[in-house]
Amino acid sequence: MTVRVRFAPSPTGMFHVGGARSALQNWIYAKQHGGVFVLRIEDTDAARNRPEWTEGILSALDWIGIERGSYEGPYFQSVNAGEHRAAAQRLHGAGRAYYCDCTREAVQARTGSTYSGYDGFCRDRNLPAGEGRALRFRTPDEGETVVVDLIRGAPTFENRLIEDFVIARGDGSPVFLLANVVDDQVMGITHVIRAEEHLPNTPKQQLLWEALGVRPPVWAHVPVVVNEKRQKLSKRRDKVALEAYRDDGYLPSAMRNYLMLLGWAPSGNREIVPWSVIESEFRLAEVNPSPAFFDEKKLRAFNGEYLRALPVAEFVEACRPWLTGTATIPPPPWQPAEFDAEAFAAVAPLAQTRIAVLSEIVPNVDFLFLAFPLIDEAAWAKTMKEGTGDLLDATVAAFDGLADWNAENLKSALEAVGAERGLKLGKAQAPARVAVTGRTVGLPLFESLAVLGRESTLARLRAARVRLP
RNA sequence: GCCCUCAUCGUCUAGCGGCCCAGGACGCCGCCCUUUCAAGGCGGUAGCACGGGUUCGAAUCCCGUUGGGGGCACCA
Repeated sequence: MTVRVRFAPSPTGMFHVGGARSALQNWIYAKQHGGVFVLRIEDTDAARNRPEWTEGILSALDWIGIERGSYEGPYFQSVNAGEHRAAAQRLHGAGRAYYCDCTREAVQARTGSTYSGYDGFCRDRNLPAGEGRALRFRTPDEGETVVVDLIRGAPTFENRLIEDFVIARGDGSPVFLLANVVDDQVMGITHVIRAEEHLPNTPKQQLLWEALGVRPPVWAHVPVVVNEKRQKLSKRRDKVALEAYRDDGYLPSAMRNYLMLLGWAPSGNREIVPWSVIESEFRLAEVNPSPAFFDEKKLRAFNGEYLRALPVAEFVEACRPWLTGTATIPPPPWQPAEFDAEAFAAVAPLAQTRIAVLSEIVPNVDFLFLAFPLIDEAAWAKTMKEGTGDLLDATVAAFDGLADWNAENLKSALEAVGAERGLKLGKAQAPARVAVTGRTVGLPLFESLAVLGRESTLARLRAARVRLP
């Protein structure tokens, strides 16, 4: 039997981090078993699906490295509408489903205030099909439904507690539950790996599989990803769009590595490992059944490590979108013509150990490309105290007299200026740093000044001197 | 309300009856290095939810309690 694993995102514009993890797990599982990974978009109504949503899902899959061609699809649930209806009719013909004209209010009125499912009012009324009559699946009154789950063992559900649920609406259109099962059967799906939130629906689906005369698939319900309050990540509350992380400057390699560690760990006290190790060591059955918190701090730390591991040339290349701006990444504060690729390359190795996400490159290097630095007023107030005028004057004089403008000379010049005033280099460099970069922290100063150049450096120091009381 | 499910440091996890007075990572806190900030090095902080069993022996097995999460649509 060929393994066919089905992944099913919802048809919405953005792609969830939870979805990304699930996609990765599905993909690996299929690979490990020489099977096929199938992508199917969960829409029962083609009209409400928008092409750009699908494109969003696909580009997110591209980004985390599930290359197109390594999976089947995307298929759309709605293309099988004919089979869905036929299946509904088969179930009705076999007496496994019946028509019902109860409204929600009517059921509520009969069962009392606490709703506990449909009461079976129409079970034996033998209503013929008709406009406004929904088709309900007749659930067994006895026995139990055992869901065989790779991660959870065998959750068991009492059949009598499962209500007669709707499989087709009053207008004859199929409902998700049925459509989903029929599609899985049509596509020969053998494994369904999805989030834990679907577990309570699984016995219903499994009953449908059996009623349709097909052996159910193997299920695997992975735990949900939660926020700091331990609630399932929500698009409204939480930052969950994969695209947002991409635009902040997270590396796809770091993201996928981190995602796979939610609920699982590779052998040997390791966390940051090559993707090949994850692919060969990952075992779906070993996934921890309890929910995992999506910890952005740890993701950041991972990303920092991945960034530092990059060869400098690749790091420079990776920074480019934030240096120029793209459709989804805001442009930097300088004009495109002001950007100097050579200067950036010179300073890139210094920045590489100082940023954790790529977007942070901008405030580290903006002083190089702006005619005048963006002055952080808090930094100014903190650094430019009385007495700094003299220090700046001396710094200008010392720098101005330099024959060779390089980091080494700049450093010893300022060291000498500081020494005359009983200041350590750490203190002596502070005003110059604020004057030139506008900030109190940043890349190593002398190397930065060497790249910035004599003229610009001196102009900024003098401008700062004028601002001083 | 009903059903399902989960439970090791703050967080992600290792552990699958003795190797554990519980190991790693992130975070946090020190120290070292140092031109700021990082990076790096060294060290530290902190946990088996609770109560019963089973067993010579339990973080590991069983039961219960408590707490958390999810699901209960003519949505997907």
